[in-house]
Amino acid sequence: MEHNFGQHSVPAPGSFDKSRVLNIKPIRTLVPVFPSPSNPSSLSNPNGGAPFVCVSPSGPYPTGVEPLYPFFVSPESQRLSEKNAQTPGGRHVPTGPISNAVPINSFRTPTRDTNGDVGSSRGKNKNGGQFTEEDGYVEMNEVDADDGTGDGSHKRKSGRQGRKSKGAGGASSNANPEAVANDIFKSINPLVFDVLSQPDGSRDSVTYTLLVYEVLKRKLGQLEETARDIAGAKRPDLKAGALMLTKGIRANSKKSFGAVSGVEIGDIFYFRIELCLVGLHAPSMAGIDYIGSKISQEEEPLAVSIVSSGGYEDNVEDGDVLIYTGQGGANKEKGASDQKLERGNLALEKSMHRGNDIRVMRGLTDLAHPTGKVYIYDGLYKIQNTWVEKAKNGFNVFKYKLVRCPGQPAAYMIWKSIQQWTEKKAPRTGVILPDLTSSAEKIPVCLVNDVDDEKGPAYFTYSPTLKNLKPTAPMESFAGCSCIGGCQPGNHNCPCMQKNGGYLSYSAMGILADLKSVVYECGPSCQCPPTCRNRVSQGGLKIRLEVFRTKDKGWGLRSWDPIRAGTFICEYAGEVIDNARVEELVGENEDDYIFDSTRIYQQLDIFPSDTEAPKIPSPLYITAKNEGNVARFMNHSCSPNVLWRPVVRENKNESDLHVAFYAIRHIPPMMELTYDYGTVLSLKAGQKKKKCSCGSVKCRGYFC
DNA sequence: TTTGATCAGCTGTAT
DNA sequence: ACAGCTGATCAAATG
Repeated sequence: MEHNFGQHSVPAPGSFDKSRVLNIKPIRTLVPVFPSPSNPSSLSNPNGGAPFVCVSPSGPYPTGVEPLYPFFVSPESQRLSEKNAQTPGGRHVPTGPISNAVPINSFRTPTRDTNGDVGSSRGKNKNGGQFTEEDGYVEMNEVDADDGTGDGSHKRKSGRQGRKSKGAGGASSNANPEAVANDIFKSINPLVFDVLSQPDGSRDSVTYTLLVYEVLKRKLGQLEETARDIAGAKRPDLKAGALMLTKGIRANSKKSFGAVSGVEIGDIFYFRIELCLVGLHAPSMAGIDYIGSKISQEEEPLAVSIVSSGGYEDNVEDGDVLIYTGQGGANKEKGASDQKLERGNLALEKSMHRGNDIRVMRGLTDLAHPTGKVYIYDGLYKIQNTWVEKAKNGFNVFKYKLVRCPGQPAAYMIWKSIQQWTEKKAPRTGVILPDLTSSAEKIPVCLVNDVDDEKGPAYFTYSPTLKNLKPTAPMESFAGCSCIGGCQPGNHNCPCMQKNGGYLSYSAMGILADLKSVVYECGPSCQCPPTCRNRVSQGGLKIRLEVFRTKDKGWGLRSWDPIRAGTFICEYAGEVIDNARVEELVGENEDDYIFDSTRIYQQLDIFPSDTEAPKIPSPLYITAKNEGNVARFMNHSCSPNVLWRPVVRENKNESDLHVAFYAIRHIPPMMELTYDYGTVLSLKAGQKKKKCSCGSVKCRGYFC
């Protein structure tokens, strides 16, 4: 960690160590209490099935329920966290009692309705019978989700945990989003909560938080399409965020200056609420986050972070400088006015004098989806200057000049470089081949080496598709759908959608909606057009990829474009072979490019039911040794950012099974794409384990 | 739309 | 008088 403030920093004699002072704030509101689970009866489900018993800490508690927080810290994990707090040098970092934490002021306590409200609100929603029908679809999907575990532990607890909302006549107490959230939360590996409950965030806590958020948001998005009248489903992103915050599934809930543990410079985000969930920037919309704002007191408000949405950008082409416009002066009803030196503006002003670091998020329009934005965490800046300016509308606005602290890894600069390459203003250095695919793909994939003298990978034929020379008959005959205009959400008659549990596999943006083990796409026997939303993996490459020379892993794959979690990246092309041929190739030591669906792997350790290999109609082996696409260059990692899913395309006459790769999380440009190769159940004759050099903390040491 | 900051008002306790 | 909590209001601008 480069910006290690606090405990270790020794102030120079006579100097005033500001960071030391800035890092500590008095408690202003409720601090979470983490009872030890020493009394097992206090858990409503000892197996960790229901970690979220939500009770107001002040009571009263229903019978059998004791004051519990959403997650607990077991004595073991507490010891673990203390151990983990040892620095590599062996120095012990005191983790400190939890009461030293500075919770974000509005850290909310989970609530639970204890009165008889439940029945009435449900009854209200059920009238008319329409809800019952939708409810049926929810149930169907739950059955599907339960598929992995097989046991009946996922019984839905009909929504008791409605967040009280003012007004709206209780309409928002509709159980569905909460019920969906509870089901997802319940399926989370309990160990995750140990990680999340540690006062100091970690990379894992950030990763887990964002992963749960993704799963929940996409599920709510699916719901919204089929049942638009569900309260809170209009904005699945906000609803998912709100549910996470209420349940305390977040990282770094205390607001602090400087670096945020577990968040790395260059990390990208697609929703403002994500910044809140990981502790980068608390306000869901406002651009300036600050603390301590008692104006009249001697205590000064100080800014901790800003989000530059790019709207005001004053064309400073230097990527290390940002001109930021203050907030306010744009009231919708009262019209425009001068900005005032208060709130965020005042905090920035004070921060300039104090010289504290400001976290900066750069917002850009997402080129893949121009309606959306992508936010880049660009590290720490200092405010160098401020002035007042007349805006175009004639009113005064505050301007702040921020300069990036030196010595930080490039983040926003990478984006600027790529933009230059795209606009041909600057050449990509080290290009060996401008298009590795020889136009076999719709967009070029360049081959780059700016590391050593290697001139390129061994010869192979680029083929964007999967070749199955001996196709077998499908396990069940299927006629396909007849959605002439493309499959539409809510069409209960579409057989392809029914196969996916009543929903479309992909969102309107082409994001994989569900982590279920098999994706059923439309195929040759369907009547929908190639543009159908349920054919995402058939459209070829959409992301600008490059094959590049890694430092120690041969050739690898990465992207010029940012990749949003759930995005389809590519399929594994090559030649389908049978088990006998696999054994032959292994014997000849020619198994480097074999994709083997029967390997055991752990795709997402956050959902225990997901640790098994996906259930595939039949084992699938693909060799890309002589013929293949970009996927053959993707390296293994024990902490991957990409996963694969079996994709079945509807085809009457033959089995049409493919392997498709999707982003697990948001992947910044130029970050290597990796997936977990998994491990074979038993080594074949002549097969040996390959040493892994992924460098991850969780590295297993080998793969094969 | 939601969140977080702020303010006004309330309550019980200490002075 | 004061701390601490609760509910109402406000500002911010997202997707």
